[in-house]
Amino acid sequence: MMTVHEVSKLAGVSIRTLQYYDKIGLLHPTGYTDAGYRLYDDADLERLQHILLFRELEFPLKDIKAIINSPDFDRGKALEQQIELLRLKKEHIENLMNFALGIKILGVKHMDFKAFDRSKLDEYSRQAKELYGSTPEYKEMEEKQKNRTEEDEKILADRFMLLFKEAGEIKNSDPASADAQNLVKRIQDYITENLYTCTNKILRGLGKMYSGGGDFTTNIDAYGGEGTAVFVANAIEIYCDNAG
Amino acid sequence: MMTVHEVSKLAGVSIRTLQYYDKIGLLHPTGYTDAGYRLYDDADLERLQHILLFRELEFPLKDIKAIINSPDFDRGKALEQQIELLRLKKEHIENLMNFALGIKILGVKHMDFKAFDRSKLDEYSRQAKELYGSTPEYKEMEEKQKNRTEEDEKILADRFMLLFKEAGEIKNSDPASADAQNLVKRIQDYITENLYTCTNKILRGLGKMYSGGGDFTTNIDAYGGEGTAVFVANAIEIYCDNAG
DNA sequence: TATAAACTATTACGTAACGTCAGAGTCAAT
DNA sequence: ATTGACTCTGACGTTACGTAATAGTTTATA
Repeated sequence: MMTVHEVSKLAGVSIRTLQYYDKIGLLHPTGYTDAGYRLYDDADLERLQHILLFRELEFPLKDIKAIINSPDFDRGKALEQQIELLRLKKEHIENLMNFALGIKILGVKHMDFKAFDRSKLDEYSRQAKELYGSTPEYKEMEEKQKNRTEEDEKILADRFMLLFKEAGEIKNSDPASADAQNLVKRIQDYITENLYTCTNKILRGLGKMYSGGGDFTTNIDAYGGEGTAVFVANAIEIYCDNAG
Repeated sequence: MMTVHEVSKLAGVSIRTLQYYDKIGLLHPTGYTDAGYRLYDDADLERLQHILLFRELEFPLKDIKAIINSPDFDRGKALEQQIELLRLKKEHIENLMNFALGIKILGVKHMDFKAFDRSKLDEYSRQAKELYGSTPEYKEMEEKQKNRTEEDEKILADRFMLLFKEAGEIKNSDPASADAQNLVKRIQDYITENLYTCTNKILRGLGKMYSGGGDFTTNIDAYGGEGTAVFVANAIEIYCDNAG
């Protein structure tokens, strides 16, 4: 059980924000002390993670609340949407970068505002919200394909983990070896095909998370045996350096 | 001279926003009709572009006003900062994507909020703001290196344009030729080295802008002769297709 | 030339997501 | 017992607009 102060520090949100989220019913702590002090547990933190992700995507808190409290709220689906939205946001930023380059270097004078267009982004987030406030008919339709996606998801995760199992088998060899490097490429490809374009830079970021000693490390090692995460991280480093 | 309606349509901001920006002195139109209707010219639109860029970067309007109205406001420098900030924002989003992947696929359970950390971004934008509200001493120091950067900038732009001059010379050859493809690579490298990491995806976006028929096209053709922009755009397409 | 249709202006009020006090109770340690 | 650190709950302020409401303006058409 954590106090507001601790959660605030850990998650990087202000105490006032936590109090506010409690007030509007977005994130109630699991308990209160006799004096009325808020006490948060791990499940609350998990909720907070989702809230913050949606917040980064500029969802109004009201909508976030509706989504998270929805009876058919599905973590996996939500994360998928979030990833897709992040992808769109990244694209938006890339457009802006090109736009800025245009007026800086090429001296574009006549007025072009296409780069500021957010319709794609807004369209998708509108859809994401609709999913959770929908009519019974719509829900039924959704329900059917939900099972499909749920299964798909398991398969998705399992196949990803298989890659780490493979890594475990060669974790004592050279991370620069052809086998290891090939595995890295397959990890990258797998992410790109199933989730989002995994550039070398992103891959490098992933590598750091793997070897960081946190839960990533633990989970990967659970599949491949101790040292797997660090081994993969090393292989990724080498891979990215060479691709450089 | 454009009316509010026209500017609103073109730039994708609401009329109310334009009226508001006028009211708070962020963007006064150059003129008014006898009836008090706002009239905007191209310079106003240019200002609006900068405003929108800063707004995308989450600068408060007050700060944007201070920056834009500053006597030592420097378009080029501002754009450079904006690009750097966009780069940081992109990185931030990539971190979030990896984070989302972590909890989705790897089942990271224990709580990690590092991905939400905005300190780097905030730090840089703080610095950017400081530049324009700084003490005389600081300003003097800045002034000295301003000349340097101003010169650098000219050189930067000139060298970039030289690439298009080169493109002009081969614009009647095959865009898939080794020469053309090599030129594309040099354009990409130039941007990456001097401005921001220009991935193939970004490059593809640039290509589209080049051939879009707008000012990009005009400006490039001014350096390489008619058809240069489209030629480069074609070469970029081929280049990116081959790179996968 | 009258008059509708479309545009614009200003004023006023509403909203979202907090930040910032202010006043008061709580807890841990000295 | 008191100090310092922490927490609570209002109440009000703020930013960047959206949303009417009311009124004047311009353009097109009958």
